[in-house]
Amino acid sequence: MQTALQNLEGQRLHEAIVELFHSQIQQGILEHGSKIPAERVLAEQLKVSRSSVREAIRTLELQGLAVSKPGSGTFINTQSLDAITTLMTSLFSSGETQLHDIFEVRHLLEPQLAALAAERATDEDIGRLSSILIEQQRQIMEGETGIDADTEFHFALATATHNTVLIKVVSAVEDVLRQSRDQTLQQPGRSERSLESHQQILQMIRTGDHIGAKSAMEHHLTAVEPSAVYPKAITNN
Amino acid sequence: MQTALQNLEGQRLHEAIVELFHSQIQQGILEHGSKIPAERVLAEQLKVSRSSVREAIRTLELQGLAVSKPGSGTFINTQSLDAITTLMTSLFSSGETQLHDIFEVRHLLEPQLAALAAERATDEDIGRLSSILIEQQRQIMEGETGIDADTEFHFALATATHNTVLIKVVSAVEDVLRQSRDQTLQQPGRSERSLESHQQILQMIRTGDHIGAKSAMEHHLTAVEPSAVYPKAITNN
DNA sequence: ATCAATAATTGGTCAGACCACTTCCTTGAA
DNA sequence: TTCAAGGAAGTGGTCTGACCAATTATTGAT
Repeated sequence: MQTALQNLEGQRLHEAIVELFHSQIQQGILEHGSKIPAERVLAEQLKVSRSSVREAIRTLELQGLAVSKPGSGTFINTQSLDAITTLMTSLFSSGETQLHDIFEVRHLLEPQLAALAAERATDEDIGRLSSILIEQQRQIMEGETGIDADTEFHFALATATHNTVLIKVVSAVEDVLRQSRDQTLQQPGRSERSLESHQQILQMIRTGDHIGAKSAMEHHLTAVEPSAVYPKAITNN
Repeated sequence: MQTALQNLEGQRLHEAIVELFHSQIQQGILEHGSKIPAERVLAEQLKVSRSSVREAIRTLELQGLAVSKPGSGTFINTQSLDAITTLMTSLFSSGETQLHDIFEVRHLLEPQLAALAAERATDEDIGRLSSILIEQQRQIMEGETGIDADTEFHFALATATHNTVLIKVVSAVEDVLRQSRDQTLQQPGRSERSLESHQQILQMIRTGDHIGAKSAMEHHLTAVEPSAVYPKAITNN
């Protein structure tokens, strides 16, 4: 039919099918509650095997975008947390999201996130945070930006709150942010300052000082925030 | 073999296989870089079909826990962010209700969201909020819970911040919450109290009082929060 | 010992089948 | 006419066996 399933360069077949559903959902062709064709029908329409269709549906299900009910069918779901974070990241990566908006959300979330972590972090959590900072220091000494360690630190902080919803929200935001963060961390001295404030935050968490952790995080965010002017030019790619 | 694949109660076969790998990874039997047996071998060992093995591997791959390379094999990966996420969430909340976690995130987000709305709401935003409250009042007078209007109010509040990222995050949390909120709002008097605090918040926004809006929202969340005791306080492992 | 040709292994896909469950419609009794 | 019982069709879940393309291991000639 019209479906195409184009550009198979290096891509697996079921992944192409997943992207087809993503675009149909984003275009509103498929909305919450929509029933998608039966696997056998879909296989015939797309001219692929039922196995490939099933693996694609498996993916959609894991992304929270579909729910399969034996005997009834498979239905689109866009109201789960997973579904929205999936669509969110796939939207952000394609469209232009204001860097400013993301940092505003971080300012809302992360200081309190640090406070929660200070109250609840286990020894294991603290150990994980420590090793991340050691890795960040190593990367910086080798001249790298330490951007991966930077992301990991905030993510590990979220896990230290032991709040699964918070983990998902933060990782979604961080994930989007990482793509557009390279430049801001490449300004001289900024990587070192980021590491310093990370260490301060970790120290507050070690001592269980949730107030100190909160303010340390606020200080950190202000330090790494893109300077005053918000260039809409996320000139990567 | 020793593998078991126990307790198939209502669970799909490939999901049981996924859990088996999860536990093996958590126990350290499988570590980063480990090569798992070939799909055909695995199917024979577990006494299942290769299809089920493949759907399980598909799941692991989407969770970031495995990487498949045609011709060589499938390898365990525990160093990606996704991998850590899934291991974490499968560790401490294996399926349990995240109601408490969701409200914690709301407590982090929404008071500051109300403050931002108070600073930035346009006349159009305020008009939208007003009509939502009128609708909520009508629903309550007719004996309904007004749950839809309740959700809409918080969503419109997010819209009033004019921060696209914040809108998406809040709507995600709200949508998930709505599903499990029906009963908690049916307790007598709770709907009325919810409406009252909504009106207070709106009044603060009208006058641009961001501090008042913030505290009014905190009061509101405490009022509608399920009085339930927290099931079991995150007893890790 | 080197290295090119060949065989075996492996993930990706395809085809067709059976089962358990759900949905819907026919059918027959009231 | 009404409606409940029963069966047929549809659907996801699983199984079996096969072929393809890419990778890896083996072989064999130099």
